[in-house]
Amino acid sequence: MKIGELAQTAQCTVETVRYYEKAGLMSEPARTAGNFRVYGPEHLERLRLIRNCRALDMSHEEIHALLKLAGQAGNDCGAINAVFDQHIAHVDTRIRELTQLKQQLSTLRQRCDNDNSGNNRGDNSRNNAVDACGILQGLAAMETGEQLVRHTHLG
Amino acid sequence: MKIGELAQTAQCTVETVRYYEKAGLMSEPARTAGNFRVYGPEHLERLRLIRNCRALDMSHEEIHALLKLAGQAGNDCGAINAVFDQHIAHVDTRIRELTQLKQQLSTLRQRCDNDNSGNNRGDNSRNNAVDACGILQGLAAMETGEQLVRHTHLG
DNA sequence: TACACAACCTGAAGCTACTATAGAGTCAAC
DNA sequence: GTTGACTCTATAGTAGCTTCAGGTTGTGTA
Repeated sequence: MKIGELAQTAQCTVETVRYYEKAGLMSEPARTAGNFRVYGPEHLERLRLIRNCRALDMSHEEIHALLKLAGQAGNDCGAINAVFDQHIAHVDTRIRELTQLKQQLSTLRQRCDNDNSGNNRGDNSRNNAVDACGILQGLAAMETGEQLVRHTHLG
Repeated sequence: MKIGELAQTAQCTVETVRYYEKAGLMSEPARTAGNFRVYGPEHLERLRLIRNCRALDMSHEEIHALLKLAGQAGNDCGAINAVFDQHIAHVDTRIRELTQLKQQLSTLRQRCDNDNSGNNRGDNSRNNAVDACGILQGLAAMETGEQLVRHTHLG
């Protein structure tokens, strides 16, 4: 089959397939006399695997490692499990980070409503003036420092 | 103060500060006769605010909106709350996505141990051969399709 | 005054995982 | 022979920086 059919079957774009080839995840296929790429079922299987890994948010590096290990038929799958476990750990880390983040954000957000409920209008249906905004004040006062280091490839 | 001191005080690199200037988040500061950037306390305050927003994983676009709104002293802070609420929603979405992901990953991971426990060694302390690996089989069999669309700016 | 060295400057390239565009070539059907 | 769908390569753009090259400025010491 040609690249269009391959891409459609694997639910991705033609450009993505070509990109995977350049990135070394897909091997270079045979070509027709007119220089069109020709793929067999084994390419489809590999592309499906790659796409599924990506759907699980694995990085190209992780996928590359997995594919390499999968190709070594003699070995047992301990190393594959290790790659997988590490990825699960990444996801876990990121969930914890984001959960903590949400806590911070919610606390900040409440500052605005709380400040606001103390206004002399007797309700909190209206908002503060910008320079009295609890969120902005909170953002200015935060001491976060070096929290911006990425611990995983997950954004 | 010069850029090095500014960066150190705000706990970021000199390059980041210059990048924020080019990105339009920091305004262009005055220069010395020798073309060095000179910053005042107001620049530090703004940089701190930006870094804190980034620590909360806000995008440059969100930060830009926030800074613009913060500069309009006459307005109330309803619009600021809206930007913030939207960002909280982003974080929430991403947490849900990753939680679901982790579920899928854990299920896949168990397939290997389960398959393995059925081997005729009577334990699961050893691993399967690669071509019998439950993870790889699971990855090949998954039907994920179009799950790779990003719903937030959080990776 | 001379020199070393730290800090600064600009501009460009690199990172991830693609997406989009331009401009040209191939192929099947009519 | 011509239309139109498909393919090809190469290049640039996305976010949010980091790194590098090559040059200039400022400061401390001999």
